[in-house]
Amino acid sequence: MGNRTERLLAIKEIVSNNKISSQEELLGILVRRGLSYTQATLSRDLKFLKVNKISDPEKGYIYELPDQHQVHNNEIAESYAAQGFVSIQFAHNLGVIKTLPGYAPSIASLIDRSSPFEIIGTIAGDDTILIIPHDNVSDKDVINALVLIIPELKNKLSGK
Amino acid sequence: MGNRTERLLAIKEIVSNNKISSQEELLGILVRRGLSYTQATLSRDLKFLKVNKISDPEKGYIYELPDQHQVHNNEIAESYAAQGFVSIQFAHNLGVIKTLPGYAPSIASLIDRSSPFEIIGTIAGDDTILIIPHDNVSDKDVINALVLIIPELKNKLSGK
DNA sequence: TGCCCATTTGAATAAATATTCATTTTACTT
DNA sequence: AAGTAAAATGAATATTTATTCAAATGGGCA
Repeated sequence: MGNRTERLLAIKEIVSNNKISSQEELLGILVRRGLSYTQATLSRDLKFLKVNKISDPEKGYIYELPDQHQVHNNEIAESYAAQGFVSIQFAHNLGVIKTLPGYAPSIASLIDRSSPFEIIGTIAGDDTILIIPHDNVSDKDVINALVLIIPELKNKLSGK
Repeated sequence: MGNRTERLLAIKEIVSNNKISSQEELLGILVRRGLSYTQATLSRDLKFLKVNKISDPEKGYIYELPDQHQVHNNEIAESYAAQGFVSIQFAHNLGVIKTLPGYAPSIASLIDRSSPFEIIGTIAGDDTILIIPHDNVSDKDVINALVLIIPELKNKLSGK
């Protein structure tokens, strides 16, 4: 099981940083990284991650993470979220986001709607959000997932 | 050739109003409408229209028009455009959009970036945009394409 | 009109992706 | 630890989508 998670994380990383136009191509990259498995599993993984296939002027069609899709649909909400974000810290594999007063519910809702697999759920107070990560997912993985949801976040993080 | 255009318009209409998850399914609907042709052509048409396939909770994956995708990416620009839009009229199969002073270039650029096949190109002055439609595309088809780019437009149009 | 070139299309096929079914692995429960 | 149910996986296969290649169609233009 630890391996599946590792694979899913690798897929997200590869798809978000490269223009991948077929499962075979993606499979090749994964194998070269030492993550060796089959097209059948990859097909399932992509469906699980809700990866889309969108038109690209260069490569015809390429895979795209749903978070990116979603996010683009919400530019306003997204920048609002970035504005209210104050900090994030981790303890015992739980994340705690501090926000400006009143911002927590809307930011948490944004995360919930995107529901990356790295995050099982969130609980929001007024200026604090508790992030419950998936097992075997590192703090850094969580942050990467959050950055995909709220790109501006990248500028607000220290040196993580 | 007239038939190809008719088909492309029908595909856009069907895809934007229904959750279509395979070419076979779409083909069935087209055939029922009297537009009879083959999967090979449909595959080409979808590629030409840059139709995406995105994750859907209900049907697994469904087709989505790129205009919708694009547009959502530009919520701010889009509402700005709607705000500046004043009217549209047609003569000799050319469209003339009147805007508030200074708005024409940005609205025209928004249309150009989305470049629906119904519109070959635009020319913008300060408060006027000339729309050059594709052959065999009706005034109404042009308006439908514009509404896909700028949804708020729908409220600003009389009874077209 | 008749010729030529480009575009469009279908049938067949290739390529890509999803699913079935059997097997293995994992995680619980006792 | 053994037993059991659920989840994950691969191999084979089915399904879906893209492409090849040949034929048909549609404009220009002499």
